[in-house]
Amino acid sequence: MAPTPAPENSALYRELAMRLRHAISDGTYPPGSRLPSEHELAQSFGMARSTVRRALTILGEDGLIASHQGARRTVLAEPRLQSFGELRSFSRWARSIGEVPGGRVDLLERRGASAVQARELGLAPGDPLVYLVRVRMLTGVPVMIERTAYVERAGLRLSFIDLEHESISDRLEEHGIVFAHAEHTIDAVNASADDARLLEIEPGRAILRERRRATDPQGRPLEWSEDRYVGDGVAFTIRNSLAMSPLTRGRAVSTTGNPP
Amino acid sequence: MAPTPAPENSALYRELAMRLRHAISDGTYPPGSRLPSEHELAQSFGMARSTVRRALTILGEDGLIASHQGARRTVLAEPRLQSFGELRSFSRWARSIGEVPGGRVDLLERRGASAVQARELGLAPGDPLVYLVRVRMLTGVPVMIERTAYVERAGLRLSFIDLEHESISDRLEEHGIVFAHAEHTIDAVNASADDARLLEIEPGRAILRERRRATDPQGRPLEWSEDRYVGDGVAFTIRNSLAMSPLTRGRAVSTTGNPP
DNA sequence: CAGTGGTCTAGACCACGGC
DNA sequence: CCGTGGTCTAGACCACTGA
Repeated sequence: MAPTPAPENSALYRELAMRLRHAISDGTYPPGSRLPSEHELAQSFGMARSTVRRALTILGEDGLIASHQGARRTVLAEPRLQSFGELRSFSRWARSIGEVPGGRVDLLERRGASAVQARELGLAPGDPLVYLVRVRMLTGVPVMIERTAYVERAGLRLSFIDLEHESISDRLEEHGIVFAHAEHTIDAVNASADDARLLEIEPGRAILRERRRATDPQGRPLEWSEDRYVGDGVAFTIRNSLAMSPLTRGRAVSTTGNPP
Repeated sequence: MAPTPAPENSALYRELAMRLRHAISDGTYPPGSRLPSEHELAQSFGMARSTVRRALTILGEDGLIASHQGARRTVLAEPRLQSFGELRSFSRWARSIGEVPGGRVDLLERRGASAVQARELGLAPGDPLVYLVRVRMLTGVPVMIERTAYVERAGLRLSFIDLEHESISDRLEEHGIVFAHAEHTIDAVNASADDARLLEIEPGRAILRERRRATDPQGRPLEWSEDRYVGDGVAFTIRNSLAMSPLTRGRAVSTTGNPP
């Protein structure tokens, strides 16, 4: 019995989920093997079965294990750590893969909301917002153009941030602005002349476009962004299962949302 | 109290989740409004609080509601129905949006696994598999090229299916072959001459590429597919939240996986 | 402060798996 | 057949919200 190392942040089921995740990474339960039964886990960790189940549910949602009535759970894959924060924040993501995040501000201004921006942020057209265009780099190589509209509440803090080197997400969270939900729409477009110049590629090259609306924990919109990635530099990965599929395929109706 | 309409397929919490979903769609709880408390729901539906919570958890995972300790849950968005089956199966998806799915078989043969296919399907290079190339259409308009490698167990059934009109997924499930987990990788590439010919577009146009590995409930690989969508015809959407993010951003290392 | 969601327990019954 | 996971209940305590 290892002495509980970090009783710091809480929740028994999170603790157990974390331990099991580690146990899968470090080869205790390699892919293809079977996990101990719920009863055994409950016994050895001294918690109720329902608490164990809750931990196991998390691993299932991450696509790490499969379960079938009557048989023990099977390990499917090794965990890929990537938190919500790493997904929303380019800086955090870059650091997590061992790259140095960089950014060059192309434009930062207070302006009136366009029709699309107003709709996505729940504002009226013309309402003030903060618009930021940045070229993002991995260790010096440009890989993405980010065009983001922030609601004023969040955007006005940007003036105090070193946009070329600091993480906007980190600094905004220090000011109590927390990104909690996001909806991403992903499609492909050809690089415009503008895109090509900023990303240092030939016009027409395939671009992976991500449009993203992020809200605070109460569901109030905080930002609406259109990010354009160099097509062969970055990919998105989704795991899903019968019981749960956050990924949706839809028709690309609006080719709107282009930067004004 | 509406008389329980369909007691057919079971699970109280699913039932309740479905009802709440409908209640959100039909305006009973519009976005921005607050849901009844867990206690009230438990009371009025005659179930335990934990069962109610389980139903609410599902809506939360779908990004429909937000919750915070101490306050009632907030409705964030209207549901977009799309099941796992609709995501994996082009036919089901097409029908769900009111289009007529179509397909033209370009190639169907038994062949040996390439290095990539072998790795993704857990086979040895050269092991037999079934390879299928189809152009998929929505009401006559080609929108996607599908290049799929099936493990023999699944692929051999294909001979008995009318590939131009029937749904492979539907027919395979009738034979007890169930797709339960999938991992999708999405990036952007330029259309090759081949792509352009099959999709009736100009070469070089941006293509949304989805590479997908699907497994059965036990985690055994069933298919590995590379699908290429016309860039401006289709988009993928993901919702995620702080607690749960199945979407991952990664570097596109392997530009492998091209059709042999 | 009362109400609400977040966590956890202890136990029950069932359907299915595999020996 | 027993062990397993899937579902459900009844109740407990706590941390936080909001009037």
